[in-house]
Amino acid sequence: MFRRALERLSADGLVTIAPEELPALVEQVRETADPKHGDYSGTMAMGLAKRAGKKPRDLAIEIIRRLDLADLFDAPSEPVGPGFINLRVRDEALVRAVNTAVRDPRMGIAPVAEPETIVLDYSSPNVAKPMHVGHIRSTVIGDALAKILRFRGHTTITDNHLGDWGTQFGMILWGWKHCRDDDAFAADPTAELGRLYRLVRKVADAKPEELALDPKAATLAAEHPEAGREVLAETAKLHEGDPQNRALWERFMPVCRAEIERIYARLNVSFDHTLGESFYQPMLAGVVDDLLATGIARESRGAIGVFLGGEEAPPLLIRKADGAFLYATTDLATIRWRIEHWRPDRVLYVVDHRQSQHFEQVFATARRWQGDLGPVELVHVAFGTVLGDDGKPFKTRAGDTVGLEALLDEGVSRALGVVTAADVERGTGMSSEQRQRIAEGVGIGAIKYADLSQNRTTDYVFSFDKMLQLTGNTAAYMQYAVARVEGIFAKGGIDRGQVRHEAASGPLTDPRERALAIALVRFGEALEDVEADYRPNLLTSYLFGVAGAYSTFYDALPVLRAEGAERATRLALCDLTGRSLRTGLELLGIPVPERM
RNA sequence: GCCCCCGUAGCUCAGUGGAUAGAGCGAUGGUUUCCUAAACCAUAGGUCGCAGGUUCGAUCCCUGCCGGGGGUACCA
Repeated sequence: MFRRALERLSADGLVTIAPEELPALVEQVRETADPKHGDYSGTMAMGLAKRAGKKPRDLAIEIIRRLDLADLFDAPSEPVGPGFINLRVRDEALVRAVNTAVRDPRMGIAPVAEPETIVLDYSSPNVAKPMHVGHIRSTVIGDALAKILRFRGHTTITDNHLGDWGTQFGMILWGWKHCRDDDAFAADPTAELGRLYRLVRKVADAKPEELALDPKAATLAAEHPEAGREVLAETAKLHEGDPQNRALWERFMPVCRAEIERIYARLNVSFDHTLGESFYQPMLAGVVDDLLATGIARESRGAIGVFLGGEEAPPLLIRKADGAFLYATTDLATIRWRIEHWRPDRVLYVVDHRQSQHFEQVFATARRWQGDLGPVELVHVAFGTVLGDDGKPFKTRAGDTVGLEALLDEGVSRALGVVTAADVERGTGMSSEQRQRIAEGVGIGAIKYADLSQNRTTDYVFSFDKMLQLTGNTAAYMQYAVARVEGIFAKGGIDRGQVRHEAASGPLTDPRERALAIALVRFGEALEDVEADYRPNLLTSYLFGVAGAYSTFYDALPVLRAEGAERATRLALCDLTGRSLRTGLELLGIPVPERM
């Protein structure tokens, strides 16, 4: 619309606009911040005025004259302020859009025109370590992105690239050989392996300030001053195929897997594939040979690395002087394997931003190495670190990170308290199973939402209370809005199929109806924005806007007690709100209870 | 040293080359004969780290500085 107006403007000789400039100029049409300026606003007149040798206002008038608004927008009478062209969606057009959405199972959201195959690599915990609050970001963000991209129409392949072959196993092996507790392992193997990992990590790191807080670790560290080196040796032996270490690894793996699977089940997160580092282990030697043969890598100081930035920049090492491979080697092998087997257009790595340099190097190496395998886009979807109150990466005072399960338990337990209180107060008579099920959805949802609603690129300060909050901008707010929608249909004995068939007959008489309708028809835009920058928080803030518009609407306007066209319109808005919020929450991996 | 990220309300964080910079929590006041008050409405609270520059317009882009964090050859 604006595009054609600008083309005509150029054709009419008022200002010369090159075709390649058009997209950027059309981008200058955006949603208004304040409804009093209409729904959309174009600002290009101000920027073009100088070139046109006209006043911005006059140029805006020329643009308005050339706008072909069809029947979508009310005609703007004249520019506002220095040259804003403000457009208001015509009520009839808005009602039409709402009705299209109401009648469509996808709520009027068209799938992408050119679907791609997208591999998503997320969660990827080190299985020997207990999962802690820092692991939740990758898991939750990756799961949400996968669901959103799939809904958009892409083919997605999710892969949990487990850390099951690294130094952390060396730590457990060393711990097993030096300080295991057989009874504890028999009773609870997971807990014992977790204990060994935490203990040995301290011993191997041998940081005085940590040892000062842990006498047991201090004693061991004193007895084994070479522990750090010995841990690496255990790792190397595992990699070389040492029978004893290999047997222990085989024994530990199921235990570690069971541990993380329990948490995934709780989070309702699953993967199409779980190909850990160990899966690629047989290919690593080949990767190094290949890179050497092609001249991409070379030997240096006994190690083998890829020198991307000349001699000064640190190289990407793919084989250590002792012959062991590194995670860069595995990552390169993984890239090649995925390209060969899955033929993806894009591969997304949802990983902490501290690894951005690593990925830059790996991607650069991969591009050189796999140059003839076609244009695959490798993207590091980085996210910020979870910090403690002190602004440092999150730790408790004892130096151990907070366990993920404890967080989930606390979330559900707090939610149960609220559910129970509300049930008692309202006298709705829920069974304890119902309460528990709702609390599970609300509690876990709160934790996921707290992470998803944050801009993924920034670090954030972990707060137990904030993470588990159930009022304000939280998952519970959206879940509650859905429950109120469901409440209306249940109470009124309304057939939703009928509502969708009848749809809205308009007009939108109340500004609160209009605000809700405008919000609802923008769902597709929100999902588009999420994909553009891989930012789920754009969806959470969209949903918060919808739920807020609905809460205002709900509070002020009766639905069941309304009559005729008004009632039909409001029911349609309720139906669409409920489905939009439900779909949105499900795309974020957040459960949606029928009632609360 | 070099590279990357961050600095926005009391706290935690959104946000944008455009109009009066927002939300949640916290604070203060109000709303329930009415579809779920986990809600709604209102008020207070800001030198968008500092200084220059580009621009019709900068919190946003550029440069410098200050402050915080991260990475930086054989951990992942």
